[in-house]
Parts: sequence; C-alpha cells; structure tokens
Amino acid sequence: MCTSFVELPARRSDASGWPGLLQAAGAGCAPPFLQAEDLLPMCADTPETTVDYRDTVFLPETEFQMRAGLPAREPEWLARWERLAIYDQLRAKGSNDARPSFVLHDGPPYANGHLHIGHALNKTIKDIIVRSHQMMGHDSRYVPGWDCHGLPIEWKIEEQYRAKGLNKDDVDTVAFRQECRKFAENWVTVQREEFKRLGVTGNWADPYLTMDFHAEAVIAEEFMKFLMNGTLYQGSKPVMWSPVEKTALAEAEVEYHDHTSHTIWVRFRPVAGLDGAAVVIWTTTPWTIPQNRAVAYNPGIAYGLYRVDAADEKSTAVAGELLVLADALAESVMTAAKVTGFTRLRDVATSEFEGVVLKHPYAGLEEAQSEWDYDVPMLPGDHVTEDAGTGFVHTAPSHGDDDYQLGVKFRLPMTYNVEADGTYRTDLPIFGGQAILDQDGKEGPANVSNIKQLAWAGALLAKGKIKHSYPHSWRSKAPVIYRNTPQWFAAIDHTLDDGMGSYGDTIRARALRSIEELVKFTPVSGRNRLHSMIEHRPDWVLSRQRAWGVPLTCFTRKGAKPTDADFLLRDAEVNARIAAAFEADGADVWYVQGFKEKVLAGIVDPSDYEQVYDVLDVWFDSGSTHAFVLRDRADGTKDGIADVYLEGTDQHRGWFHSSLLQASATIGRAPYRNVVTHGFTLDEKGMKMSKSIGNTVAPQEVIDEYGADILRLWVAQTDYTADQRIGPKILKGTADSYRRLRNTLRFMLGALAGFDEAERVERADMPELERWMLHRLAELDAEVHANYRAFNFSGVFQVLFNFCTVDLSAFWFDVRKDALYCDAPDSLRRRAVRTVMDLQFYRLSTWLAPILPFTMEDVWLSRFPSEDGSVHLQDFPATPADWKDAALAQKWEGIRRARRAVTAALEVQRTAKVIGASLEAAPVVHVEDEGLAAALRSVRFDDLCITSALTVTTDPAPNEAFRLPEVPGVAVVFETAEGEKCQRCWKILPDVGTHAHAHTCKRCDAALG
RNA sequence: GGGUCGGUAGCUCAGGUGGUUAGAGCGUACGCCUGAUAAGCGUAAGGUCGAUGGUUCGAGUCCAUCUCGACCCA
Repeated sequence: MCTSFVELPARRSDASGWPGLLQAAGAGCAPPFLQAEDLLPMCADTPETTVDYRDTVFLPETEFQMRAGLPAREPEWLARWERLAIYDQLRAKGSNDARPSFVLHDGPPYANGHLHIGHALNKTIKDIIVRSHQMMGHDSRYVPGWDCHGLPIEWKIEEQYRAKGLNKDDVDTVAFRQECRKFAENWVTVQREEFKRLGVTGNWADPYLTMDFHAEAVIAEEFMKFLMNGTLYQGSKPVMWSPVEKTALAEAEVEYHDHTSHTIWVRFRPVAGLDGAAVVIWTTTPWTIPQNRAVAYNPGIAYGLYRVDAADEKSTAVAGELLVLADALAESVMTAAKVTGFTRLRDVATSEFEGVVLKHPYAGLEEAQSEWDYDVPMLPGDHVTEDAGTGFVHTAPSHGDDDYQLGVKFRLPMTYNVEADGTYRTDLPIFGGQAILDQDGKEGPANVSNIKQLAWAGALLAKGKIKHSYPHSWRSKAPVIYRNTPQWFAAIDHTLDDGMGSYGDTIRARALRSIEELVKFTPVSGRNRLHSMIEHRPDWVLSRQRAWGVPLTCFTRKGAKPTDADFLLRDAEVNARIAAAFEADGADVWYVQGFKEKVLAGIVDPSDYEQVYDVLDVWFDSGSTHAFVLRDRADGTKDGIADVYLEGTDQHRGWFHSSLLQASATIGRAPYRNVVTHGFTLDEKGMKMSKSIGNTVAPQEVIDEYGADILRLWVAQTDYTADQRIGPKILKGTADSYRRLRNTLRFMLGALAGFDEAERVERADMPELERWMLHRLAELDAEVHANYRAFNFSGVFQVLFNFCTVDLSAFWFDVRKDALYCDAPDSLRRRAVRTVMDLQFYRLSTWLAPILPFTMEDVWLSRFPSEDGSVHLQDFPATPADWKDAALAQKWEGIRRARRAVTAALEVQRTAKVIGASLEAAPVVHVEDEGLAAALRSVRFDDLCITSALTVTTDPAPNEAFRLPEVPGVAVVFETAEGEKCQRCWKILPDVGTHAHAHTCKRCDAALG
C-alpha cells in the first residue's frame, strides 16, 4: 500500500539507509517523496515555481561525527579493547602456527619517571610495526619490557635515605635492594598506563622486567656462561674514586667546581739519545709521578731542541742545559722556568723519539730502593695536544683514561700504589702511607712530598699553582681522584671452544659476521655504525661497584692472583645452585649471610674462596633479554631470535651493541634479524628539547589537546629514521591532515549507508571509471604492503593521504556525487560506485588502522555497530591482482590531463563572473590527438568535468580557445549550458520540464518513478 | 677535539646509475559552491635544492672545504 509511505518522515535520519525506498522501488510503488511533492502547489502551468526535491536526493547519512573529540573518546575504545581482550583474541587466532610468527622484541625503557616524547615516538613506531604485521597475516606478538636495575634508581633511594638522615652504608643491602625494587615497580605501573594510553597494543598483563626472579636467574646464568667459557677475567681500570667515601663514582655522580692544583714541570732524562736533552712534562697531579710508566708525544706536533742560555737566580734551570719541547709551547715553559735567555738549536723529528728510553726522576735514589729503576718509554699518542703543557704527557696508566688506553695499547704495567682511602700503600718507598686527600677531603702531604723529592732529585724544572674546573663528589663535595680499581672484563677476542663457531671463534668475530651477514639495518647506515664500534671496542667491563643489580655470581680463590689458572671457581654444580636460588628468591639471596657457604658446601671449602659483590653492568641485563624473553617465554620465538629490535640511534652503543656481544658469546650470533633505528625528536627549529629553553613537547599535553591519534599521525608522517621535529605549528598541520582523512572516511560512511550485498556489481559490469578505481586500489595495495614491510610509515601515509585527496576527494567523489545522490538506487552506475566504495572502505580502514587505531575503530564501528567487533581483529583484505589494468590506467591518465585543461578553462569564466558552478557550462573541447578524442568520447566526459554538457571535437581550435601549457593539444571553448536547471540534480539540460515530474531531467524523472 | 648521520618551498615528504623550465600534498591567497557544510571544488603565488670552490658540455645528484644541527665518543 502506497499510503503507508505517508507516515514516513520527510527526511530520513536512521543510519541504516533507505530500506523503505529500495522496497518501494522493488514493489513498483510510488516513492515516498511524492507525498511531499503533492503538498506543494506545483503544476506544469506554473513554471516559475520551484520544487524542493531535496528529500528525494540520496545525501550521505552517517552518525560519524566530523569532529572526533579524541581526548574524551579514546579512553572508551581502550576500555572496549580491554573488555574484548583484543590482544588475546589475536593470539588465539595465531595459535598452533596458524599464522607465521612475527616478533618485535621490546627494548626496555628505564623504570624511572614519566614518559617523554622520545618514549612516545619509540613505542608508537613499534606499535605500528606490530599492528601492521598482524594485519598482513602474521601472529604478531609484542611483550613490553622494563629495565629495572641500575644507578639512577639507586640514587633516588639514597636521596630518600639522606632526607631521612640515614646513611646507605648503615642499611642492610637486601633492605636497600628491596627499596629499589619497590621504586621500580611503582614506575612500571605508571609508565604502563601511559604507554597504553598511546594506543600501544601488547601483552601488558604480563610484561617482562629485568628484576623478575626468573630474569635475575637467567642474567646470572648468562654471566656464568662467560665465567665458564674463559672470557671472564679480572683486570683493573682507573675510575673516578672518592677517597672520602672510599667508593667509585660514575660521571653523573660528580660535579665540577673550581679547584686550585699544584702544577709542575719535570725533566725526564734519556738513558741515551736526544743529545742528552731532558724531555719536559707538565702535570697538575704531582702525586701521580711515582706511578709514571711512560711519556707520550704526538707525532703531529713540531718539537725542537732548546738550550738554556741564561736564567733567573731563583730558576732551577742551568745555563747550557738542553731541553726538548713542543715549539708552540717552548716560550711558555721557559717563562714558567724563569729562563731569561734560550736558543732553539734544531728541529727534533718525532721519529727521534721512537725507541728512546727515559729514566724515572726517582730512578737510582738511595731511599727509593730501586722502586723506580725501570725504563720509561716514549710513546706516540693522539691525545697529546699543544694547547697547554709542554707537548709531552706524563703517563700513569692507573690514574687517567688516556693513560690507561695508552697502557693497554703498549702493555704498560698497571700500578697499585694508591689505596682506597687515598693513601700510598705503606710499602711504597719514600712516600708510603702519605695521603693524597685526607678523610676530610683536604689535601694530604703526597703532592708536596713529591714536589720536594723532584726538586731534590734535580728533576723539577718549575712549579706553580693553577685554578681549574675539577671533579668533586656530589655527596661529600670533596675532590675525587682517578684510581685504578679491580674490574671484571669479558675478553672479546678470546678464542671460544663452545661448538657455536658457525660465525667465528671470538665474540668480536661472531658479532661482526652477524652484522655483515645476518642482520638487515633500517636505515642502512646503522650497519657501518655498529660494525665500526664493534671493530674498535675494547674488552667489555662487566662490573660496577654498586648494590642494585644482578651480582657477578662468582668466587675467587683466596691468595690466588688474577692470572692464576685456579683464580676463579668454575663449577657447574655451584652455578646450578646459584641459578636455582635466584629463580626461587631473586638475586637478593646473594647478599644474605651464609649464601656462600650454602652454595659451596660439599664442593669446595667455602673458607678458601671470596665472594664477589660487584654487580653487573645494566647493559648486561638488557643484553640478556633475548634469553629470558625470546628463548624462555611461551610468547617468545622458536629459535630465540627476534624479527626486529628497534630503538633510537643512540642504542648502537647501547642495547643493539650489548645484545650483540652477549648473544655472540652465548648463542654464537646476533639475537635479531632486523635492526631498526629512529632519530631524536627536536623542537620546531631543529634544536634539542630542553626544559630550561622551554621548547619541550610532552606526550600527555598532545594527548590532552588533540588525542593520541594525532600524536600517532605525527609519528607516521615523519621520516623517523632521521631526527624529527615537533611543535605547536607542526601538530596543527598534523591535525589538519587528520581532519582531511577523517572527512574522507566520513563521506564514504555516509555514501555507503544501507549498502546491501544485493547491490554488488561485478567488476566486468562496472563503468570504466570504477574499474580504474579498482586499478588504483590494487596499486595502493602493493605500495602499502611494501611500505609496511619496510617499516616505512611515512610512505604509507603519503600514498594513502594523496589518494584520499587527489583521487577521491578532488576527483572520484566529486564526479560520482551526482550518481550517488541522483541515480536511481537500482541503477547499475550507482551500484557500481557503491560496490567500489565498499571495497575501498575495507581497505582504507584497515590500512590506516595500525596508524590511527582509535579513529579507524570509530570508523569501523560506525559502519558495523556491534558489541564485540573491532577493526583490529581484521587483516588487510586480499586484493585481486587482476584489478590492475595498465592499459586502462594509461587511458585515464590522458583523460585526467584533458580534464585539468577543462577545469582551468572554467576557472577563467568563474573569475569573470560568467558562471558560478561548473554545471552552468557546456564547453567544447578541441583535441588534436585522435586517440585522446576517442578516449574522451568513450566515457561520459561531461560527468567527469561536472558540466551539464560537453562536446569533444577534433576540429582545429579557434585562437581564442583556452589552452594550458602543460596540456598540449587540448583547447577549450567555453559555452554556457542550454536549457533549464533540473531542480533535482541541478544539471542544466534542454529536456528539463518535459517530463512528468516538474522541473526535472529525464534521469531524475525516471528516478522519481 | 674525533667519529657517524642529516640540512630540497612556511610544514611533512618525493626526487635509480649527474641530462630539458626541481615534484606532491598540506598550509596560505583569491575565487566558487552551499545537497560531505566548523565540510567540498578550482586557480595561483611560494624553492639561488645549507654555503663556497671544483670536476663536467651539463650537478639537488660526484669531489673538496666550510657552516648549522643531531647522536656517539673524548
């Protein structure tokens, strides 16, 4: 009954579309809008009257909001995903190898403080990789992790102790460690929520922590592999040392203040050569002279032989004595030495220094008991400069970093003259027991004693004082010294016999071959960077004199020297007991009274062994994550190797590096197949962000103002492999791009309202324009996949964004609005358009889902409302390869070029106020090329140009025709459209007014039924 | 100070092995539409490709130096 339509609202607002209309059309009834029309006083004899056909036109209908309201709505979707357990559902889907595994192994952030923009960037990139691979058909697992041990947390707890007036040294180690654990736990909780708010998916319910008991047990086990395979050894290395606290300090624990130091110029006389001239060194630490083992020169500096001619009477210089000095510094040295006249005798080529042996200033002194009767070689070193001093550097390998490096290089002996309290060992001749710094941090007698002794020995050329910046302990505020302390090292060139030699027999060799053969780097420059670091690095220092970490679980034999074969206890049973104890109760047990006795009982006599109380470098912890996560977890990988490790470029020196060294020793190769690195986030001008400059952008602020999807879109549109910029202006632009994408999807949702499977049209039955759209989709499918596989999201974004603006919004949507709005619902053309739009919808919404998980969920649910649905349960739809049609694409490229000429021509008339809308035009298009003319005639070129009529001709164009330089061979003559404006579709056509429905064209009249 | 990486329109990005007037989108300006409407369409303006010097018939693309920035070292 047609009358039933009377009850229909004049304008439909239900999102489900127009079922009533389809039904009506199918039933052959008059459509409902007749009712409205009948109410109007229209008839054929009142042509001036307009008819409102608005309600007969199929305008887009959607509940999907133009404005996203992301900050408020994102938490709702997060709750939904949590309720639906999306991550777990996907795992179930991939179980039993139903889908190929893909694992991005998380590099653990440090559990300390709120997230900054770098964290957000890092986790968002990871998330896009994880999500895109899932949707490309993998079982893509992601286990987030945290780095929990280490110095910064220890400081915080110490700080709390100080605030309470407690001293760390008075507190039980286990109690202290438990405070640290609590602190880390707290930040893990905080950061986890902050990461989740970014939309990052993963196994948040069960992340990995380096302080988990199992992790601590595995870290110790991994360390014990180093113990057993012979790479572990004890050496020593100078570190910053506070004699007051009797402890080593890290760089971050010292502060620099002005300090007045002694400064001395000292003669080192050659055993032979150099014409007997003394080599002069300069130092601000006279107390290191007893530890001198070499004098360094720089082969790039010009040196000369100088003769003292005259000197002040207070000078220690003697007329006639010969000195070797850097030319650039000779003058200043002579001045310091109060020399009033000197002569430069000749050049001294640095080749003359080679093989020269000097005498220690204290050599041969009676009281010295031959302590210093050793050779002091002259050695080349790039660290020697001519900025200050003499051009020669006094080298004490135990008391300086350059000195140590030179010592390692030339095998200089380390000295052990300085005790933990800053005094010389008591058996050191002349100076034994003297303090460098006393227990109040004040200067002890050591410096002055040395100056006196040098003067006595005739070696002191000059002395003075200097005020300079010098490191002080941030706790006691006392000056610190460089002092060699015993440390534990991994020998990375030690030949291994562990049956894992496929890629080499040493840690270094395996690491290098892994880089060369087993790992793909994104960007490629990472390969060289890591390679050259590994190639040149020294042995790995594993030990730290700290409390919050995994201890170096080993024992040394009392009375044995580090070089003795039985110095270290190597016993598999002991190791197993340690691992079992850690597994049960964590690494704290190492610090419980009687642990040594417990694990050594029945194997060796515990009283014969010392327990080591240093803790492992935290890089060893994180370098071991592959073992306790990838290898040991059910959601790890079968071979213990990750598909991807991804971090900032600074981690070439950090996690990529330590993981590679660790794994080379324990599994014989790199633990990863891909290394992906991102740059740093800078401010809008490319400057480093800093709180003091006030140019920081906090992720939370962006989320509050724009929403996480905007932050994620910023990540996706940037080339993260280089440094990126962010700031208010850039985010504004990102939000603009977002709106464009959102509206594109919104238009599709509106146009697809009520889409029914019965409407679907086969590709073969579609107009060429729709087949061309399918071609574009197939092209995009390939590009999107390739870019996601290459971790190139800016490529994905660029391609999709351009598609949405250029192909859809500016062309296809604009052209097809006429068909969508005005064609009869059962018309083949309209159905074809909706079919293509449906196919587009599935692809665009899924392709963008890894980048914009919130918005695409909004889009998806808007089309498919449900309690349990989610776009994130979908894969990218398979796209038939035969949608590609190169010949069609070429033809349509020509058509679109011709279209550009037409739109430009219309613009001239528009500017001249001849027309407003393009439908007022009916241009004549003169085409020189017959092929192009045929192409234009084979399609509805008038529709494509959105004109009411259009003529294509190969006749020569008149001179006044419009031409575009970039579209040669096409000229446009403007004509206005003839006829009346169809009140329904707004085209101006000659037949309007001749049909049953007033003021309509033939098509609309038919559509109205 | 050393090593590595980077500097293409206001912004985000394209620009195999050197070859005609350096591209895209956004933004901006102007115009149009008012049936995607805090939307949509069209047109236009915008770049001495960080600087200088070189190689070459020819360089954003190759070389050298410098400069700015970032990271890692010292």
